[in-house]
This record gives sequence, C-alpha cells and structure tokens, in this order.
Amino acid sequence: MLLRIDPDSSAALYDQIAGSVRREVAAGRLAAGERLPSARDVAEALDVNLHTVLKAYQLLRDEGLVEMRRGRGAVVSARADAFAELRAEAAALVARARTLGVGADALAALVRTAAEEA
Amino acid sequence: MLLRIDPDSSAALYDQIAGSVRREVAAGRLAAGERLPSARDVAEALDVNLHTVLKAYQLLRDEGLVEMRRGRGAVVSARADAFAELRAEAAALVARARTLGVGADALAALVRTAAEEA
DNA sequence: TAGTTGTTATAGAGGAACTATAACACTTAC
DNA sequence: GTAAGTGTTATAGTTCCTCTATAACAACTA
Repeated sequence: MLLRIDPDSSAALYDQIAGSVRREVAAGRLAAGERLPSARDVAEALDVNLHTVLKAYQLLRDEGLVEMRRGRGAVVSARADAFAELRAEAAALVARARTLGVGADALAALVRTAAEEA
Repeated sequence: MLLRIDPDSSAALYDQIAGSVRREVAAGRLAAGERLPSARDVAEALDVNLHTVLKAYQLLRDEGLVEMRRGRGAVVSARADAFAELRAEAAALVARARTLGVGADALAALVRTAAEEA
C-alpha cells in the first residue's frame, strides 16, 4: 500500500488520498477483502489530520469501493473487482484522447458530463 | 446554446457552466469555429456574476476547447471535433461502468487516476 | 468613433477544507 | 473481562476558494 500526496497540488488532500487508494485498487495491488491501513496510521504517515483521512475513506465508501465499520477498520468491497476491470478500458480511453490532443482534465470532465446525461 | 445551472448543486457554478458548454460541444450542437455567447450575456441570463462566467470560459480555454481574444469573444477551437468524437466512447465507458455497479463519481475519478498514471 | 469583448485589479461575504482536541461505541486479541 | 485499536461524532478555529460587486483597461468590430 503506497499512499502519496502532494501538498502543493490544487486538489484537496482528501481527494488525493482517495485517488491513491483508487490507483492501488485499479492496479490490482489492493484486492477485494483486503483491509486498508487505519485512518490514524495514514494520518501519521502523511502528516495529516485524522479527519482528512476519514473524509477520504468516507468518499470511497460513498462510491461503494470500501466498507467501514468501527472497531474493524476499512475493507475493500467486492465492487473493487469491477473497478479493476474498468481500469484497462479507462486507460484505453485516456490514450485515445491523448492522440486527439485532449488532455486529462478535459477528458475527465467529458466523462463526468456523459455520466450526468445518462 | 442552452446553458443551465443548478444553484442547489454542490458543484461550483463555474464548473456547471463549463460543463454545459462541454455538453453542447460533445453533442455536436456547438461546432468548431462557432462563437460562444458573451460572458456578460451569460452572466445576465443566468443571474450570475461576470467573473464566474469568465472563470468557466478560462477553464475551457485551459482545456483547449475554446480560444479567447478580447473584443472578439470566445470561439470554439478545432479541438472540439476531437471532443465530439470522444463522446460516444465516453458514453460507452459510462454504460459499462453502470452495469458493473460503478457510479459516475467513481468512474470520473478512475479516469482521472488513469490519466495521471500515463 | 462608438460599442462590444475579454483582461486585470481590488475588496468583501460566505462556505468548504484542514487542523486540533476530545469523547464515544463497537470489534478484536489477550 | 480487560485492553487496545477501530471508525464515529462533536466542537472550534484558521486558512483558502468561491462568488459577488465595482471599476477601469485594452483589443477588436461595425
């Protein structure tokens, strides 16, 4: 489990943390059923407040990627498998966008727009 | 040109406006070379501040979707054609994600993550 | 020349993000 | 049972972004 954040990024810290977890899941380095490091451990490792990590975890929970219960910690949900499956297709779309001169920001916005239409 | 915003949405107003323009472009209702309505007109129509509209336009410029020059207005760039081409593929990815139980937020985040990796 | 456009500057109100501390409820391991 | 570890909730303060408001400026068009 490698979680990275860039304090100079314009993206919110909790978004960066959530993004790190998604990256691990999509890459298959974090499979369904596995347990995430405790929020307190992550907070200490990244030198960030506990609540910031918890907000990231809750965001992932809202997305259905992890399940959380107090006392037990955060566990990657079964939906993670679907997430990993989508990875290759997402990467293909990114590559295709790149050949057309469309950057990451624009593509992500386009996908979000497409999702809102359906 | 139909620009809509939802004041109750959690999304930033300038993001909603930019999203509206992307939607028009992706749907082919706004083609390369066409001119966007002036920021002042949009601001008045949506009952929003001029700067909020300009921030949306500047965001689209950073994405390469429009070109702006003072006195002349904002014009849809040639890259818009590529944008429209990507629309169908983006929609297909969204549909596939939906069958796997992955929502819009999670998918958009995944695409952004995939883009950052490459 | 007159009108329209994006650009830049300044200032303020409101809300979100992040931090900090503390207590609580549930689970696991001993 | 007890202790340690977990997410959950509460409160409060600081900082930063969003949005508004006003004004002037520079480039283009008719």
